[in-house]
Amino acid sequence: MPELPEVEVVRRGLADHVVGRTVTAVSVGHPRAVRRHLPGAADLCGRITGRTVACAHRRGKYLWLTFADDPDEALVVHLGMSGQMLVQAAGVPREKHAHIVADLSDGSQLRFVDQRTFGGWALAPVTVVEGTAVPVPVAHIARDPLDPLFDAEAAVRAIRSKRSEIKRVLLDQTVVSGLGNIYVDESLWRAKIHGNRSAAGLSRPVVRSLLAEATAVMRDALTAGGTSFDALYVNVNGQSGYFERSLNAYGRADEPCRRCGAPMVREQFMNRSSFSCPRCQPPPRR
DNA sequence: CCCCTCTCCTGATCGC
DNA sequence: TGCGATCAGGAGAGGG
Repeated sequence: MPELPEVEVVRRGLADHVVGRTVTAVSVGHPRAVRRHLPGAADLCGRITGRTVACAHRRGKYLWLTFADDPDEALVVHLGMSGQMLVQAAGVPREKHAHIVADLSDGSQLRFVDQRTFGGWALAPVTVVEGTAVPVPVAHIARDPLDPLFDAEAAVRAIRSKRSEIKRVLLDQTVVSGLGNIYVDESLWRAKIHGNRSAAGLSRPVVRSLLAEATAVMRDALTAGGTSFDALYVNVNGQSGYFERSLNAYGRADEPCRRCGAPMVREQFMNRSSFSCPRCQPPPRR
């Protein structure tokens, strides 16, 4: 389940193995993978073919490639739940869920593989938001904590302005981007905050420390190469991440809290699983 | 405008 | 052995 660290690992892989190559052909095997490109698959293939990749960008969980001939258009990639960007030799058998395959000028192929088809590719114009060029589909996404221009105090204000539970707010990509269910639970555990507490009810110092923990957990995960739970997530070369051994909250129901030893609990929240320590992270009174 | 629920999808796993 | 139910969750549409 790719969140910011995993997506950044993919971006680096694209920077190393795709930037500088020219797309010589593209084929789309599953129309759902390009559903956000409204003019359709043929249009997307036609407009990418012949172009040279200039740069690989990321904000939060969104990736985009820009091309050497036109900085005002980008290929926006979202990995969704299970998307992979694989660079393979052309002779390697096509994966079962390889929905888009782009032939590159060095003889390799860039393949978009996505079992659950929540992700996809789309071409979009680039616009400028707060001094930074981003594709239009990314314009509403907030800066992530690893962005050099991330404004932590502005993020603290944005979080505390929400009349909703803190976990819901952290998952809202328009407030702070990059966090998904796993790293939100890890951040809340590190900061000793229950996800059902009101965002507006948290003090400024508490929200500051929560943001600092979120930043730290994502940096740590990035250092370790991204989290992986199964073969659904692999980086651009097909290598799995290995950060899962370091998780303190996610997936640890009934196991002892690594801080206090109390059995961790699993609760349902927003139709998803939440993991927390009942002692370190007391739930709010209702 | 803000908040929240629902829906899309496939494969692994479990109980009967 | 087979089959239906359940679970995994990012993000946008649409409802209140």
